[in-house]
Amino acid sequence: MDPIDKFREYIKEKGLRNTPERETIIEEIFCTHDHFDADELFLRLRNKRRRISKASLYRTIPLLIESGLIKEVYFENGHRHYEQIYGYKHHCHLRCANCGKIIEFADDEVVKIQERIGKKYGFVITSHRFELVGYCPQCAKRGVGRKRRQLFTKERGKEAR
Amino acid sequence: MDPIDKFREYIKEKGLRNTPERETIIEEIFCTHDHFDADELFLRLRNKRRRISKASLYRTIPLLIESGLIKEVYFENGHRHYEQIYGYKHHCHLRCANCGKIIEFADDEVVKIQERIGKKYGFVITSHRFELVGYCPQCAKRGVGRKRRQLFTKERGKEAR
DNA sequence: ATTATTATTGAGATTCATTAGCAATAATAG
DNA sequence: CTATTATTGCTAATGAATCTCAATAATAAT
Repeated sequence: MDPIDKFREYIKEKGLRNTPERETIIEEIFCTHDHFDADELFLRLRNKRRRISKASLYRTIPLLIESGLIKEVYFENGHRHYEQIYGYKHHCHLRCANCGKIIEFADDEVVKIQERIGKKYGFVITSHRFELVGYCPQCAKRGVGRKRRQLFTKERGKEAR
Repeated sequence: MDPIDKFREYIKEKGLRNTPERETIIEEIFCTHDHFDADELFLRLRNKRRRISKASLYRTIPLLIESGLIKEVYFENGHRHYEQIYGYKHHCHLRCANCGKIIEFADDEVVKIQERIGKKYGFVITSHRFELVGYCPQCAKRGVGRKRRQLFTKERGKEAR
């Protein structure tokens, strides 16, 4: 099923109303598999002359999460980052602490741990977040991270663009 | 070694200066094993008549992270949450999406996955974050989460206090 | 299709966590 | 003890995310 249809289903079930703005947002998110944040998404839309207000964008995000189209993947540089999950098999992230490169991986053991721990503590587990952080082959080779890494330093103004 | 001594070591190594404010902050953090956020910590200090400015507190947090005393555990309700890691064995978190209860658990498989994935992609892995989210026995029994869960709704004003 | 109801939009104001600027203070080296 | 300069505390600034409110538009009912 199309993400937009999936969303329509959710909207109907909840007694909400669908709008072109919301569908435009979904289209934009699903035209690539990249991770995104609110501001990036806003700019992507604006570059395509689709003027959606930031308020609407922020208001739509929780709906997309609840309908199972996207999820929040991590919080970094002072804001939330999301990725689509609808239509993609579940995966975890491996991230380079130096260059920011992200690799998606899947490992069957993760689910087994989840089941084991859930049973042990009597929890009904609905989701997990597993992120590995380290240095990618290139950055590790250059010896980055041995000396000084930048923690907590909010980079200003999206240099790489 | 005492957390404060550990911090002094770090300060010396970095050529920084130690201050009573910083030691007061460390003392307060390590007098209990509770998770905390910046504002909670500020209030705990104020209740004990230790007046540290918020600016200093925020400036100290990255130092505590870099020196290995604490780490950021999750981002929720619009702000960061931390926990001490120095002197405690590594663990992961199991969190109830309804009541917020947090259980710390350890599972040997987590490290094995980390090693396996690191080797597979040539990464030097330095840390991981593994969080399971679901419903605790009590909340699951009451059927919470089947109907409507509150996502993204920032609760105002720390009700439970 | 027309109308009534009310969810949604957009623009701007607001909130709140976090950071930055600056003058005064105090930690360290010499 | 003095000089250097990191650190503090205050306040202002920033920026993500939320809220307000009047105007608009999606749906249901006619």
